[in-house]
Amino acid sequence: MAQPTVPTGPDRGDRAALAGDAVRRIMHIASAMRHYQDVEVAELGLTPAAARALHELDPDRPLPARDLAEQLRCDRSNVTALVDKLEQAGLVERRVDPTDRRQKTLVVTEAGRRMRDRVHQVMSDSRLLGGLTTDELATLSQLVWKVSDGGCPEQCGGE
Amino acid sequence: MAQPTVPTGPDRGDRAALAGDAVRRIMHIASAMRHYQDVEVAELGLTPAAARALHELDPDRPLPARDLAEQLRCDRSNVTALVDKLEQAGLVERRVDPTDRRQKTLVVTEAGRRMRDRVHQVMSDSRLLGGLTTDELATLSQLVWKVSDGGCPEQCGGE
DNA sequence: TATTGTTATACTCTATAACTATA
DNA sequence: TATAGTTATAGAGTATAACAATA
Repeated sequence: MAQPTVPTGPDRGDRAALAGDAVRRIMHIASAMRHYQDVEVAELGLTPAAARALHELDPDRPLPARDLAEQLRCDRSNVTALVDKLEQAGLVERRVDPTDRRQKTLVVTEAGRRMRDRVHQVMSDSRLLGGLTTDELATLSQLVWKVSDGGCPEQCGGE
Repeated sequence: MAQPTVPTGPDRGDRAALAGDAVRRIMHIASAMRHYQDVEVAELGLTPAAARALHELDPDRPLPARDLAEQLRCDRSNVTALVDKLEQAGLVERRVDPTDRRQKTLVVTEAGRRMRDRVHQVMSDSRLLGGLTTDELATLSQLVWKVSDGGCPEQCGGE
């Protein structure tokens, strides 16, 4: 309660309460972060979903649309409109896979690569973590690494 | 790098990279949490937004719709449909404020109070944090407390 | 027959603008 | 005139189902 780093913390000792509180605050922080990201990404001329799609694509490893849908955890049918936007903006190209002509491979263009870098910067905007000391930041980073590595029961691709 | 709790952590020493990595992983974790929450809340018969609205309401302190919109950080116009759903489900009542007949106060019903408790449980579901030790959980909790307390430049209501 | 991408469709969420009834 | 809630509307995100081309 009166610890130096935490002005008004949750009740220690009850793991469930502690975890629940952490979850709600993580969601709160993430919501604020998303808010910022959406605004900044709009300034780049992208909708949030299109930006996330571009961000998921690896410029050095073209991907079939099917896999992008999987990475975005959404239905294939949605990827069509998303890639339409990115293609119209000259950021991505669709190429028919010669091996399997059903598949269309998504290739990030040069402009797409530059835009993706900018999107990556936005997605990494850490202004909300500015109140942490570098040590605290390192600790937080370690903990979220551990959570995203091991804590996902089902589908958790990991970057 | 080879610390016991972190198998493959980010590059230490560069604060910006550390922070960016933490942000992206927080977003990733939050996305997975939201996914779970949306599914569980749907099983309660609520849409995600309606559940969040009910969750924001304090059963012991009725609120004008205006303030709910502010807490949800969305436009007033959206609150109408949200409260319509909650009222239809018998979870919330609208009462005209006698002091200012323009205002409608949102009162959580008895059924609403029970449903809100269940929503709160869902919103506190910490299965994704299951991989952390209790000590790590306490540390994480302290850190997210610190972030959500101090790290919000603008509108950050806090619970 | 199964799969990839697409289309059509519907529902939800959210913002803007115009309206009403109060103040 | 200003404000609270509402309505109408539009854009974005996402899911389901049906379809064409390909395997």
